[in-house]
Amino acid sequence: MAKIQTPHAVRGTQDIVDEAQNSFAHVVETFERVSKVYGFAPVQVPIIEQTSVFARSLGESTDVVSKEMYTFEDRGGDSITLRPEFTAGISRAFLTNGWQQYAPMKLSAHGPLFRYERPQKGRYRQFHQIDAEIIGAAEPLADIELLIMADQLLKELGIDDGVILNLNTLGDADSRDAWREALITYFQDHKDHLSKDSLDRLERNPLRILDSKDEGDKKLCQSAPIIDDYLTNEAQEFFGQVTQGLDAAHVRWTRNTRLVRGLDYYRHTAFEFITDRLGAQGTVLGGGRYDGLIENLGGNPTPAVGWAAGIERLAMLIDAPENSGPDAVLIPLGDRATETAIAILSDLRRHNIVTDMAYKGNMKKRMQKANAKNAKLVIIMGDDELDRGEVAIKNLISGEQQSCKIDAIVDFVKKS
RNA sequence: GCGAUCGUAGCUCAGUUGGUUAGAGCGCCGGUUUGUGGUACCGGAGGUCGGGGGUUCGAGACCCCUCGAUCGCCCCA
Repeated sequence: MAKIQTPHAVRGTQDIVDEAQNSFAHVVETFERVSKVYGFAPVQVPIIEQTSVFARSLGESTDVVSKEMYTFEDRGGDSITLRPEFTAGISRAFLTNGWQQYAPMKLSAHGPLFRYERPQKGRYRQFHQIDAEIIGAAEPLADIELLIMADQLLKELGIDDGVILNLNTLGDADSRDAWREALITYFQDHKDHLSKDSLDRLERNPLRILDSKDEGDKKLCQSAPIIDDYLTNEAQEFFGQVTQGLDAAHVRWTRNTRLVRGLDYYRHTAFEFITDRLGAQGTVLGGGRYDGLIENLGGNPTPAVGWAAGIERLAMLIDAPENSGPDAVLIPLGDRATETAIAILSDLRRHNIVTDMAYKGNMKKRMQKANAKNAKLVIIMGDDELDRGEVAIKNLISGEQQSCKIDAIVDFVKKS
């Protein structure tokens, strides 16, 4: 009989347990706590959306839409896409639920996202992000608030060391267009010195030449036109207020005139918190103002700003607090003891005391299990103890053992 | 999508110019101690060497394909 071939995990997916799960959960918990402090409302949006949600927001023909989305036809013949990002889905929800009435809305979300990419360390096909958005606020205060929150989050996760906020402005639509034209002209004039990749970018996405990794390109970019020369007064004023706000809150930042966003709906503030510790995947948290997006989805012009961060990457950078073992582990010996143990176990758990039971193997095995689980106490019960209406409680840290009346166990454990 | 490195037990790895039954440490299971952990000692299980094909008298080692991981590029919503 042929042995059944065990199916393998899908490429770019991961099974997260133990320390990795610990770090993962710590990132999420910290995010939930901090975003609540800043007044963000948690929101759940679907993992699947109509493909048009992402196709319209990103532009039908971009690489990301044509090559990197998980898109399929469902049984009803609709084109469905596994969400590759949060922003478009949240924007769709904003429109279809009439959330305009609550604007400005501060929303936070986290969960799995899917992109068909070549996996690398910290880069998966199913990956997870935390996400924060403020929709319906045109004021720089929204940008500032979001950035200060991001800064606090990273500090609370203990990864601000080696991480620096890179900040840029793309200006308003007019500034951005003028700058873009100037860049195209500049690079056209220096075409001979551009790398092959960047010649391609010149056609498709000229702003992206600015963050090319090619040495020749980098040199060329140093004297390329910068946005500052094309900013309208309003745009300049806006950026000034953002930086002033950051300074007022003592958030460290650095100006990076080559930080860009590829899509046209991005305006004004663009930012990335970048670390020097993750190789090519240096960006730990990134975002910007996307005033043009909601219109792309058929809504009225609505200003919005947001950021997202990969949970896996953050988790790799933090020292997660070790998860503590159970307060107590029960070791019943014999059938009668097991029955009593079930009663005690449920009683302790109903008092929200973290408790487990070791019911397999001999005494030694069970002690080992309790020890391996990092338990503080073991509660040993055999016929001898039960005859006296007692159990033996051993403290695994101090090693001392004493007896305890059965009806006093909860108090005993609570006090330990 | 492109280039490179790698893939031997659950984990980390060793395996000599291709040569008999593929090894270690940790972990796991059992025992020394049939009611007492963290230490020690003893024993055991676990591998069609990622998968498929080829070269060879002989392949874990060499060649091709494939899958996967890692690093860089591309992309980065």
